[in-house]
Amino acid sequence: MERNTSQRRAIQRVLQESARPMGPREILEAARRHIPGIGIATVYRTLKRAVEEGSLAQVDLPGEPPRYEMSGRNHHPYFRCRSCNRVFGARTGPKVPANLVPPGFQVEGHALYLYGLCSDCVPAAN
Amino acid sequence: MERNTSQRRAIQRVLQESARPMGPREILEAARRHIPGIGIATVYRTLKRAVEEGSLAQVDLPGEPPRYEMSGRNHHPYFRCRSCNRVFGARTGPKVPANLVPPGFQVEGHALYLYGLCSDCVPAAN
DNA sequence: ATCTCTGCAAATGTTTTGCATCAGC
DNA sequence: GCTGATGCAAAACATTTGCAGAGAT
Repeated sequence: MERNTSQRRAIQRVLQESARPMGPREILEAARRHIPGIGIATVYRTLKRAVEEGSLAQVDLPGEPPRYEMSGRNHHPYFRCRSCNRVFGARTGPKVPANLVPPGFQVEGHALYLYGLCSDCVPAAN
Repeated sequence: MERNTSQRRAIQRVLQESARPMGPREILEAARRHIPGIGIATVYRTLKRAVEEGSLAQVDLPGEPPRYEMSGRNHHPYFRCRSCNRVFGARTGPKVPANLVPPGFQVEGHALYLYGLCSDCVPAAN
């Protein structure tokens, strides 16, 4: 049976309090503020389990290592800031593309990513 | 000055003859059919250089290691077959999404990926 | 002859795994 | 007290790099 350890609570709390998906290293460092001794292997193991079990969602962007967020926050499309590299959920209706893919191909789904500047990084604003 | 070695010719030829972007390992194995002794380090070095120099394009899909193709073939969107995992260029007009991203954000670009079954993998067809 | 490129092996960075110990139940 | 979870260190992978020798110009 699944055990409720302080490490898992710490990781869950970190992601609960984060407004955006985070990477394993980032999660480790944040979790260490609650549990200084926590190890990276535990973070990886916990993330993997939580994704399989469905409580966390893995967020993959092209050319980027995976990030993680609470499921239910799973946004689509995601927006990546070219300045700070942080990733945010965007919540835009996907507007599915025309099926003008190669003949004989069957489209079942799609993913859309946006790039630009987040509000913190827009130059003459904010 | 840049040298025209048999290894580079082999790698270029492999990608020239390929209808889809390929990964480093895949490229190595294909190139070995022309030059048995070629090493993986040479493949990585050659790909990196060619991308910087612009003759090859790096194709990144979410959660996937990079693939490479001749530039000019750079398709967008890309289509990935969920059965054989191969990636194909799709050549669909992007139909840019509405700018309903979070307020204060500046969208500069986007990327779209399609998933489904390629013509080789569609069940009762072909 | 020069100087870049290559192959090998070692280094790096990231993720996974084995194992003895720890701690939740 | 069981048994799953943890931390550490080692292993596994993918990619990069140092270096001496090979090959292109």
